Amino acid sequence: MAPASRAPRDAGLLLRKLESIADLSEDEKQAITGLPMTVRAFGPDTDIVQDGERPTESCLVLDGFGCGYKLLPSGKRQIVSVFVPGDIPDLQSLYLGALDHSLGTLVPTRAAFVSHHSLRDMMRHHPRLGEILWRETLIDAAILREWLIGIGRRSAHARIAHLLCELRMRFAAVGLSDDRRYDLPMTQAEIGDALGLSTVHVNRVLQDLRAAGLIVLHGSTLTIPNRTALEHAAGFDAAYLHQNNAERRGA
Amino acid sequence: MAPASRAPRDAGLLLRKLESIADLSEDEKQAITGLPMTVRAFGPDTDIVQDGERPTESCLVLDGFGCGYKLLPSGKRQIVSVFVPGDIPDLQSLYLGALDHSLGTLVPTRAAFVSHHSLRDMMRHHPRLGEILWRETLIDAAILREWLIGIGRRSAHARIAHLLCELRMRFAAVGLSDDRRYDLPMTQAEIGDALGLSTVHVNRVLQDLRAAGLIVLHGSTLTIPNRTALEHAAGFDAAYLHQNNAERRGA
DNA sequence: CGAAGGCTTGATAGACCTCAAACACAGTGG
DNA sequence: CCACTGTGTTTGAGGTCTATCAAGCCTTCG
Repeated sequence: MAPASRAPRDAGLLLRKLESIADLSEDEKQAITGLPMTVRAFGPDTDIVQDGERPTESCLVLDGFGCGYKLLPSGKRQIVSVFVPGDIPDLQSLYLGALDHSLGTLVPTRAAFVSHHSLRDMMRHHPRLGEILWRETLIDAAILREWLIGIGRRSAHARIAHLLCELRMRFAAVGLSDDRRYDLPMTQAEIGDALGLSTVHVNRVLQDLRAAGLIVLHGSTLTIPNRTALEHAAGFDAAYLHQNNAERRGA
Repeated sequence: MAPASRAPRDAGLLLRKLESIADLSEDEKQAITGLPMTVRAFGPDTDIVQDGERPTESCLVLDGFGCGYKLLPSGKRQIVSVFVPGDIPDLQSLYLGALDHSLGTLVPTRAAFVSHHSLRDMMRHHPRLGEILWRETLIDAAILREWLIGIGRRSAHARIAHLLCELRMRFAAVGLSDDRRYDLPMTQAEIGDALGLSTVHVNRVLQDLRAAGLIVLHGSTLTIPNRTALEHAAGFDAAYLHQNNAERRGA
């Protein structure tokens, strides 16, 4: 790892992310590329920060895939969020003190860490960047709401289809998927932990979806032959991702 | 309704709310009490703002009780949040454009509306107030996570007990409950919509909880004879409400 | 007094879980 | 090269939680 040499490139990812939300001035861009970052690499199934910790820095995911989760006394696990490259999964620690859940990788992942101090400093001088980060946390909450709706009121079939649609969309936004294919980075057990289902049931529902021709699964490569059909089965409406602002404005 | 005469008192509630999070300077207090607000009253089961709207103002709940919810094509409803006096349920619209769910009352409710413009203006001059509001939205997200965990991995009994614990805590924070008693403002159907359960099952579980002596329900008055017992049954840990900062700091 | 909404009860069905075991595949080491 | 291990997937059987349908009851309120 050579953090120093990587920092500029990594800030570029953050830059691209924030620019997809709003246009940035030169000043603001420089403030971002000037942020002191250190890159750390994590193996698969490794905690990045743990429930109860009080982090003094937040991280930007550079590559890989991971999730936020909480372990219950019963030993069960609930995954409450997933993060893809470009996401900033623990922004909440900036203002909330102790973390109320853990953050861990699911596959090997690299992340760039920025101290809360630097972030606060940046936002003090560039309030609009603060607003953009705030907006990020609001989108995370919107995704959370959609998950809640799914677990509360959708069938297992729709829930799984919905997750697959969401992942496709989020991967596509960072160039990790075309319209119909991506690498599914979760095991069936992990899908179950995210959707409140047992591994066995996830397996059976996936088989149903395959039999219905809604998905094709070769190894970890997921193909969606008919996107509309899958989204229909899922009751998927991408509005909650609040993702299209850049395109809508014609970027 | 005489908005003009009510405004000062209503700003007081907001003031108390924000002061429970952080100490405020005289300047900041004046900025808050100076916010132009208009008060509106709503009957029970009335929408305040609807899914898809683009509000230009946010509201502060003065009294009453309501929820955020979304209707599914199937006709089912999922309640994704509840709000009590002092809450600011649609702060997200400040930065997220179109609302991705509806906000409605469950009982008669009064709310004070402040334009996004005024809020942005206030935050521009008092960045720390913006941080406090940001923090509010982060707490809402933390509550959402806990709901997700409940619906995903807790039994119906624990889920219902958990909701009752959360409501007790949140009502107590605004003086609407002592340690053991409060007015439950939700019907059994609404509890079901919040927790992803059918009305019938909610009814049966409530009977179980009563039979177990964990709760006493006379009309809409809920009494909790043994708080520890109920919280244990619920797997309730209040940390996620991030509510104790004021007390911890000795306020 | 009738109507409406909420609560309660019974019966039945289905979605999903748990337990248990077998299978497939990749990586490891002898 | 081949057992060997570990992780992930698949299958089967049985059980339970929770939903659905349908009806009756109670309280409130006009």
